[in-house]
Amino acid sequence: MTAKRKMILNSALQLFASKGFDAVPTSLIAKNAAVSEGLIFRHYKNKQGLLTAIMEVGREKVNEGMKEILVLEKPEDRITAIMEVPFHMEEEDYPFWKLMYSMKWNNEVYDDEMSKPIKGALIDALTKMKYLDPEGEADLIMAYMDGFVTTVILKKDIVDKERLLNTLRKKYK
Amino acid sequence: MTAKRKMILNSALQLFASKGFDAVPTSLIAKNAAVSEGLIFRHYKNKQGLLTAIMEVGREKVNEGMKEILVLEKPEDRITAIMEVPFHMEEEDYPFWKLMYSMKWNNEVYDDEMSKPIKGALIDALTKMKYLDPEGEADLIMAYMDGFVTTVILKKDIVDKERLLNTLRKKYK
Amino acid sequence: MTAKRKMILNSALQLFASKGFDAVPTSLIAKNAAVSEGLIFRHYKNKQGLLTAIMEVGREKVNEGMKEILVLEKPEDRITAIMEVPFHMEEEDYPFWKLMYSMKWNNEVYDDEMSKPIKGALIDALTKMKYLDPEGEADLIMAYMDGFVTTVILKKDIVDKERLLNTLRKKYK
Amino acid sequence: MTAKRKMILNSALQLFASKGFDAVPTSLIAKNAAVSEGLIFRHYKNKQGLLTAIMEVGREKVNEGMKEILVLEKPEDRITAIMEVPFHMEEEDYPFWKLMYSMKWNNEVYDDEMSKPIKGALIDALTKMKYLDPEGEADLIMAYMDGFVTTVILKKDIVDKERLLNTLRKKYK
DNA sequence: TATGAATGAGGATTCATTCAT
DNA sequence: TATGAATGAATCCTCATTCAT
Repeated sequence: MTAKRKMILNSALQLFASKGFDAVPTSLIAKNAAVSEGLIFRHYKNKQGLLTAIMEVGREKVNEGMKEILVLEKPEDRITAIMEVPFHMEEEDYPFWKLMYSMKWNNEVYDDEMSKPIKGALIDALTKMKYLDPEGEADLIMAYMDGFVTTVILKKDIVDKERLLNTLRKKYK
Repeated sequence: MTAKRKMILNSALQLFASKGFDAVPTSLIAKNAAVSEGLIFRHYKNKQGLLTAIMEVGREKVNEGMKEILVLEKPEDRITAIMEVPFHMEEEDYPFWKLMYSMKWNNEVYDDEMSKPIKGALIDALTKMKYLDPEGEADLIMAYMDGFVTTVILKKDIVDKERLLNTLRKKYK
Repeated sequence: MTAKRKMILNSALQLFASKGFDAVPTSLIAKNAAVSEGLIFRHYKNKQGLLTAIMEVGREKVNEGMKEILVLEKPEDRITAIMEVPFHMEEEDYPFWKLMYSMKWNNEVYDDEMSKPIKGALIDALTKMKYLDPEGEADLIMAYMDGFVTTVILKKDIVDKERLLNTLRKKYK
Repeated sequence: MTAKRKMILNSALQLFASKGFDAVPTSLIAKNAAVSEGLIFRHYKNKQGLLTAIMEVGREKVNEGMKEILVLEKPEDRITAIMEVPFHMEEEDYPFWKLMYSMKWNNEVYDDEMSKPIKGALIDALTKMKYLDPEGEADLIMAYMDGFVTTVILKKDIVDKERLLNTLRKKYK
């Protein structure tokens, strides 16, 4: 991937994340990437293709991170690790996550794909722990997680992430 | 408010909620409202003004709902009531909430205004209950709530709201 | 003519004169006349018709003024009177004249109609005074007049009308 | 300046001059320039910006022409030269001048800028010629000039420019 | 007469995308 | 690969005009 291509991808990510896909003109992406507008369309089929490429990069990163978690043997550890994911996201990945969630809220149909394996891992662990309703429990944890992501990313200037995590830990200890 | 005006407001709400503000042309709003496009701008200064009007209507409804909760005397009842708000939203209000959250994710700066009184009510109740860190606890509950709203609205075809609520209730009982 | 009708006419005149016919929306005319927009079209066929009505009123006033001049017996007096017309326009008629000239400059073909009788009167007087080229002289005076109108109306805050007139008088005395 | 850009500028000038700025849709400008409407806005910020660009080009031409006149040593020559400017305008510049004057008549406040240096040059020359009231004389000449421009441009099919000039010359010889 | 809601054609402007270089 | 001129469809919005009351 050339430097300019990378610039485009990153510029688009930042802008999509902060304003939303539909509110960002390709001209602005080009400008912020210090690149001609035409170049975007040499590298990507169209604006949508650019978004897809961004999501692809993100998805790989996420899978990468997931591997580390799925390696954990003890179900308790795994669940804890999953539940705390929102608190351990790297700040440089916030734009990706913001974009990700922004897309969810702007679509007519909800796209499961990325959360499915996580939910699967949860059910798996909860089952091992003999929970009566592993799926229900998993859904609750997933819901918590959505809330944590929302808080950590959107309210990062308002809510103290560390304190929130500590309060949370005291609960399920 | 005339019938057509109401149609515009509602048509816009549905569309903004399902596709996102920036993805909805005023021509489509007009079409769905069975109204001429020009009429939109006779009633609202511009597209943004239409959005503002929608939010205003929603805000009033929310305040209305809040009053019922703040009336509860026992802190425990009040907290429970607040935390369960996402589960008791009326389905006809989903579009408003979806729009509300979609806006949050698409803005560069987070807008507190609507959640502040809720957080205040929580802190108040938690203080009465002698919690050591009422604000931390409040933030956690607020985070939960964001997660519940996200789940109830976005995953309404995937996750069973009632089961989720039951699972939740078992936890804090 | 009803009061409201008069208001419309006057409001339109003021606005047309200050911004130009094409730059003035009927909505603004209505607003400035404290009248509903629909009323304009009850009284006048359309925007153009409103303009026509304004011009008609003006034309009558002009003809009125001309009569006083054409009554002058001595050719010298008549010429002087004509040439000084721009300096004796009443200030309340400035908007009409401004509109009049603005229309001239915005049209593809020049409309003679109003100036013809004046030019005729000039030629008549100049002929009596045995000028060799009465039409040429008349055209020159007409040109002067256009210049005086332009100056008196457009530069009314910059050029002192009285001093200008005095300077002029010294010339042809 | 690319060919198409020049076409836009020229097309706009012709149209603005003949119908007036507000009466000309950008679509027509584009059509007459055999160019897409969008191109106008890639080259000029907006319709107003296009007008400004036209005026800028004109202003330069005017300054160019003024230089030749200010070079004249003898005050009499200079005054004569200035006063005759309207008669020596090139026909291809008529649209610019028409637009220029049309703008003056359509604005609420009169814009001096372009005439100031001319008036200055006049006062200077008249002072050297020991006129008692150089500014008054200058204003009169400026008024004449406005009249000549008006006549030469608006009445070009009605009044014979050469004859008018001759008649004028006989006066101040 | 008078209002003001409503229309729809048209206006300026934006934007994703293409193309020649 | 990279540019930047160019396009044309679409977008938001305005405006003259009509119509029901």
